[in-house]
Amino acid sequence: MPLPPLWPHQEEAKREILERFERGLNAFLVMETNTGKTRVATEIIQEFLGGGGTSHKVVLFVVHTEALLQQQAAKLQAELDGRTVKKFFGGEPKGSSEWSEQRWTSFLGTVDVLVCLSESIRNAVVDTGSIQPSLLSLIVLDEAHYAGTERHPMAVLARRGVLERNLESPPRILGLSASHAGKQEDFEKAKEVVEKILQCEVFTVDTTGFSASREVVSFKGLHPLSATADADMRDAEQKLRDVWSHLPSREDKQHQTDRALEVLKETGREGFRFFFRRNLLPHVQKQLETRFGTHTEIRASIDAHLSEATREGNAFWSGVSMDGHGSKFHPKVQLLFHTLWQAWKEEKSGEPPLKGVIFVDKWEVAWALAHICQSLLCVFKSERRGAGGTQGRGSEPSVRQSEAQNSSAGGDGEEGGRGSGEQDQEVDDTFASRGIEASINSFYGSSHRFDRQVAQHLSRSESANTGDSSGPPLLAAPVGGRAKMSDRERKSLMDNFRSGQIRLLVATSVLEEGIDVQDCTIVMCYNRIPTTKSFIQMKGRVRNSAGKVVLFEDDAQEMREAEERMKEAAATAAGASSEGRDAHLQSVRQRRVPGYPYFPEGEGRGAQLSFDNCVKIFNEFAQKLQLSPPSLWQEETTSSGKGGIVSLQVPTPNGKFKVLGVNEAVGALGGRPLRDIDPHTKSRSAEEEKKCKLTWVAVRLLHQQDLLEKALRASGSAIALKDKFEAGRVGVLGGTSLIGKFSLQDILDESEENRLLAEWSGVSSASAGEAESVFSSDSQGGGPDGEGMPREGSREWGR
DNA sequence: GACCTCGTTTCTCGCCTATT
DNA sequence: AATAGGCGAGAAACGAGGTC
Repeated sequence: MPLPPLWPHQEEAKREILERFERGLNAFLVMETNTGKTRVATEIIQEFLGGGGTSHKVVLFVVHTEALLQQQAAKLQAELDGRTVKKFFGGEPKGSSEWSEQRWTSFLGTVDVLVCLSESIRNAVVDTGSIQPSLLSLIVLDEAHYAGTERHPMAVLARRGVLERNLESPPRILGLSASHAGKQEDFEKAKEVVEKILQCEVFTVDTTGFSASREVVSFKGLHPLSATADADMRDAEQKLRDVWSHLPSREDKQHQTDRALEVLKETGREGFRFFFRRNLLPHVQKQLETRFGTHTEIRASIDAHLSEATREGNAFWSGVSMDGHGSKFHPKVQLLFHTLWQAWKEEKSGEPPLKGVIFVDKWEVAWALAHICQSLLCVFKSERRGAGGTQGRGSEPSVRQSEAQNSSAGGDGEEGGRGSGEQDQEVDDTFASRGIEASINSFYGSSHRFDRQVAQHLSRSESANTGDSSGPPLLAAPVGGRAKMSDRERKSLMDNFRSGQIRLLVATSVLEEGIDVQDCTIVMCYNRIPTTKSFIQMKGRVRNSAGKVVLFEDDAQEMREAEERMKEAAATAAGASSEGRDAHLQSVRQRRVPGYPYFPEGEGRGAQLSFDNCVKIFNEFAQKLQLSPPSLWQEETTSSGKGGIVSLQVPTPNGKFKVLGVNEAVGALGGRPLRDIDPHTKSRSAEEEKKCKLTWVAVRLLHQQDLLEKALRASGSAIALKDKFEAGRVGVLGGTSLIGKFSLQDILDESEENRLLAEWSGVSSASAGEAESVFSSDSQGGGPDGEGMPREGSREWGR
């Protein structure tokens, strides 16, 4: 089946890409979501596949999640009729992780386009080197803004796999994304970085008039909390502590409290109650049973404890309201009710059926909100049935009715900071300017009505503990990443969503990118949107031109402006004068690709090995080795009550410990006062000086003994420290601003350092004085100082 | 489960300025 | 002259995501 012709903007994109390739540059196309990026890519791929000459070369299409891989592979196969498209990720093709170079070469001989996961392909091209880049003609990076950070597999693949190898005819790189910036909101800078990494030119094409003009509404600042909200939260925290009183682990207590409060804060009382009953209590019960067993009498006492907790909690929580109007829900939830109700009404008038995604920050909130929405949609359904065939105008009387109710109940002046009239006006304007008829009264009124109904529905499903299968059909569901649900569960939810059975998904950022939902009519962002990129991506989930984007915390205007700035930044090069453009191309070509580990040149930043940092690393280390006490410091208490550091215990490769005395450690730094080292230190106390020196020496020794690398494989700070040591850019200063202007050489010269390290690792005889047991390797036994018994602090802790 | 990245939030430190 | 407090930068913690 022939493909439809390209749209003008796609033609332009294609032309621009090929032109850059001709000039020896790579290309990064910024094009809005849903304007046919993939189609442009297939056009380019066709060019590269050519007529199948003597030397067969392969096109890589790199994506960053498996879900996206499946989706794009299917799309490419459909558009590249007659070509062989294969997939490469994790376990597919079978055994490929152990394939030799020959095996890969022969496999690639059978492939035209290989759709692969960035992680997997980086491994094959860069780490094991089993795929030769010379076999590749083109590398397409999907969602290429990821390549804007050095360490991302896409960036590593491009840099180490291709750009740094000085190949005769290197494969071209084509980046595709709706936004060239990731977290960076300085778009010019983001552009520079990604251009440097990919040796490419970022450009964009104008899709105005083609892309769907989605309506963007924001409710920023329209949901004031009640005056007592803060106090309520604090009381709730106290109540929760009682409930957890029997939980085995202190950390768990804190964690569960935080989860619960987050739900209370973000959804209000009813969402919280539901979460408490259906999510937290089962967790507590499980924990208690794990700890105490499941004997009948124990179970009975656990049950008693939990139901008592529930009773008490209920008595307390029923008084909590997060808005100034006595609502059972958070003001944001009320807005959500209203928004969904509008969408639900529109559906009846021939619009596409309501199908939406709500993005939230935290899984707990997603979970609670999804259950609230489930109840809300059930209420809508029954409303519709109740309205019979009367064209769905059943809402009107109840709105009026609740308006009346509101005016009688709303007189208690709990309107928050602003006058209610001003607020009304603001909401009116917001709604009116978007063509949504509503007023604050009908809004609060109608939501109050839903309030009651939804709360009733929720409490019914709250007590229906087992009968899920016989309950109403699933209309709304939470979606989370791997940690929260299995791939299978998520896939099944997505399938049901596509088929229209599930009408609403409440998702964490897992759905932000890539996932194709053809006919989403509404996307809502419940929390603040972290970046412009997120905004663009979320917006992109609305594929329907009649669709709507609703922001609960962000200003739509602001977001749109940011988006425009992003586009402008992407367009600068393409629109510049020809000389400016040539100069730009030149500068892009000349930019050096930084190596790794990356330390900026010149005034660049080095590492920080501050006192605190040292202690953290050191304690982390101790924790990993399950040392007790966790801190390796020995402090002395003097008569004045002031503690001073007297020694430090350092683990050795044979599992023993050495005690370093202060004098030794200070001696190890050449006896130089710290003030000489750090000219900006004003008033560091004597103990701090000692601590600092001690820790520095200790961490040095750990490194020397290869212990950081071995024992702390998992520790980010230790790895970072190792890199920094090796790069020789560690300062021993306390502050942050000065870090990087010093290297080890600023503190010790090399010979001195070597002498000290040799001394300290027990090779030469230890310095005199009160050298306790020696930092000994196995062969050195008790150490040269003859003191057979290490002093108390150095007894073998450890396991 | 171990071990990664990414982005946000929080904390600390030093600089700078305004105030006492 | 000393000190308090605001500001900005860097680093780590945290909680999302991910792979193997």
